[in-house]
Amino acid sequence: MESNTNASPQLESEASPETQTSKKRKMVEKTVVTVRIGENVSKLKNEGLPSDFWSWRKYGQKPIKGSPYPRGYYRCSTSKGCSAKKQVERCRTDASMLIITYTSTHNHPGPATISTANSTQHHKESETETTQDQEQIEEQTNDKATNDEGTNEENFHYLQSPIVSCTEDIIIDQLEDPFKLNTEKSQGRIELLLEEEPLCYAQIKNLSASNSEELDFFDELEELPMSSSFLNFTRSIFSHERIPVAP
DNA sequence: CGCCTTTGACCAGCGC
DNA sequence: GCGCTGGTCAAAGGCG
Repeated sequence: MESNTNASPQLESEASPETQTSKKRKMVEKTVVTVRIGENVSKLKNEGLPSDFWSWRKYGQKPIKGSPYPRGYYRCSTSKGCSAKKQVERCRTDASMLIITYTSTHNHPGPATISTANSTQHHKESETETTQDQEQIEEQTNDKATNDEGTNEENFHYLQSPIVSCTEDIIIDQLEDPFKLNTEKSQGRIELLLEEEPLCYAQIKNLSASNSEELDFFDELEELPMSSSFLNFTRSIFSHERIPVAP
């Protein structure tokens, strides 16, 4: 159902994000990431929600049709005026997968930005927290490599957004062979992917516009602020699927 | 005391 | 136009 990516039915059937006509539910920047949670759930806040560098305040929770798990609505509480939000829900087919949808972006530097900015060991701060996560991610990727028709198939559903046509091959690439992360080519591409903050609508538009401009597109994105903290966050916690979703 | 979570109510978009 | 659903608000209570 549409609830997973929170994409409207129109979106799923319409490759052009320009079809956004309504005010409230559509014109929103969203980035969907999936997070594998596991035995370390108990160590994480919010029912296994990985703690990132911002503090989030829950402002709502709703049962989602078609999913046995409710969706939680969080708002950034690091800064008062920050409009960043995220929605957290569990994958209905795999309770160990969290689907986090980021909406809007932080309009303030993240707490980790400072420490990562003046440190070349950009993982240092989150290392203690995420070491086990990383181990688990390795497990996940291993899992995906060996379970392509299992959970991977389900994950694949989340990658079906028509908007991510050009990143899709990257993601699928990872899914098919996560160990390609070690190759120069894939590493570069994935790092480009991960180094970005959530994609905005216009960026997604560019993204779907041209595969050949993929790298240029990401290069442009690198100019955006606060990517480093998000990079650390995604690198250390998230599994490799990262799906920019236009509203 | 301040911040957070929980939860029911309300509002608005969307499909039929 | 109506009903369903998703998203947000706000009050109440809990915790450090």
